Amino acid sequence: MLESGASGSCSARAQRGGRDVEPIEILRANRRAKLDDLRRRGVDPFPTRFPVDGRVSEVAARFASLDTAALEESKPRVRLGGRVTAVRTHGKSAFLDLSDGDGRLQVYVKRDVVGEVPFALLETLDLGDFWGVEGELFRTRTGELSVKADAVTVLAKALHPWPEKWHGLTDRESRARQRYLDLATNPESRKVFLARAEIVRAVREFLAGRSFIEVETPMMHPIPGGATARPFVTHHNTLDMELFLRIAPELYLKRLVVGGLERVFEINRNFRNEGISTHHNPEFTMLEFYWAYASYEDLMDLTEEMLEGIARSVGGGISLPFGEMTVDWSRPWRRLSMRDAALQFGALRPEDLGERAALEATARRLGVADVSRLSSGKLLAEVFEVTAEAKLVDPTFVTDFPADISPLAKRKPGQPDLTERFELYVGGMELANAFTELNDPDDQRARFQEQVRLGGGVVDEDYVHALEHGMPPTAGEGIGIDRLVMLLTGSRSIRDVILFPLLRPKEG
RNA sequence: GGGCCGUUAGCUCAGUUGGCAGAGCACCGGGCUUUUAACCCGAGGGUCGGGGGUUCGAGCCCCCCACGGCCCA
Repeated sequence: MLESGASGSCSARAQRGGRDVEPIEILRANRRAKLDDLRRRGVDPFPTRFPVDGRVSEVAARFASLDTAALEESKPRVRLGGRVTAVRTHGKSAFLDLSDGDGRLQVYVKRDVVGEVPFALLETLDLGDFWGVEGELFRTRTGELSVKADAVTVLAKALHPWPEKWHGLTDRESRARQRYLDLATNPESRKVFLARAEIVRAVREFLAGRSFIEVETPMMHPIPGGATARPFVTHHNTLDMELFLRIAPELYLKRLVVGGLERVFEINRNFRNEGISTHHNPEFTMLEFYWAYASYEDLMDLTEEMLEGIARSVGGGISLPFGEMTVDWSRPWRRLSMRDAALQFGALRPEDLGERAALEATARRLGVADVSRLSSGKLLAEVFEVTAEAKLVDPTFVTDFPADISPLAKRKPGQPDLTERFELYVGGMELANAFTELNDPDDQRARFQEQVRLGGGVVDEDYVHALEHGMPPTAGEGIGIDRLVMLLTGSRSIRDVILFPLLRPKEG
């Protein structure tokens, strides 16, 4: 074979250099040796540019309908770049699979056609390398659309071994740590993240179509507010001040409503310094939107319309699998109060949720911890969580949240212990949280103070000061984007829908 | 935080009762000018997650630790 002297001279291809050499290092050394080999041949293994006619999958699709005879007649020329994901050599010819992630196209490299020196480049080729090819399209004997290469170009050398071709990378930890390999070898993973991009785009389009404008508010807050969660703390050197990564954008978005931005939304990261699970990542993406002159009932209608539409367009249907469950997204969705949900799914009698003593007893019986220290509203919420949450598979609005666990929500007229608030549950998970916003600054200050008295939160005077300038009746909602993507892609773990989920660093 | 399961070659996985560490793919050498999970011949590759213990002998049994997965809180 051509240049066999060159390949044979690669000392790194010796099987094992010394006793201390790791096996993986030998595989890497083989690729390094090929890199050196290319340079010795005067070939740049990392050239700067390679204009192409289109993406591999697009070109493959464009000519998919042409049969052998049609191709023979028109002999379309193409110039393409892609990752080499399979090589089948046949002595003086070879077949390569050129991939772009969305698809592949076969390349036929024949020594008589491409020439001896370019053909010898195959000696330096490894799976995972990027190559450019140029030639005519034809169909092989078995009918596969292929490029008969008359020129090949090394575009980038890959220096690490490529994952196995049948199974790809399956180890869940490796897939998250080396997401690039997961994406490159597992089409299902790629599909999830393409769906995620579509979902976010669909949300933006839906809201923009209703005159909501997108804004960005601070990620670093002097006071962590808008939710109850432990924040991450950081420090600004020049100002010498403590700052908190935001746990929610809520209080800033409502300042914007005060300022006359009557329909606003933000899609951005929140950070909560709490546990990690299949449903929780310390940083997660939240959609929050605020709608002046609307109420929480309007939000329910809007949410149904938005999510049912996205389920159809992105999820691919109105009935979608989620683990062992099947979620039916078709409207209208069930609406029931937190109290009724607990009664219904917990097989409780109304008196079990009656006065304080009965409520405590019920909660304790259901295994709720620290019962005596919790407010009555919190107790009801705990009972609801234990009895009902996991059973709410089809989208369900749970309404009438107790006021003492809803410090930013407006009280229900005539029922001051309850608020105009709902949470949306789907697939046994909390997906959204929404309410008619509290715009009475005095009540807001009192609610903040009550939270402080109960041992949580801070009175955000600057926010109350904003409310004192007048905020119109407004409804606001937050939707967890990661969980929405989970539900619409059938992903059971939040780690499967976040490109780079937080992982403990590996030792060494 | 608790319980269960997992960690063996670059990747995907076997490994029997405690008795020489295995396969496929990848890699290396040879052959092959329409193959496609290409094929044929040959060779190499292991700190069995880490540490300790039991044993004549440990991938396998016991203890501790790390990381991950699932379930529960």
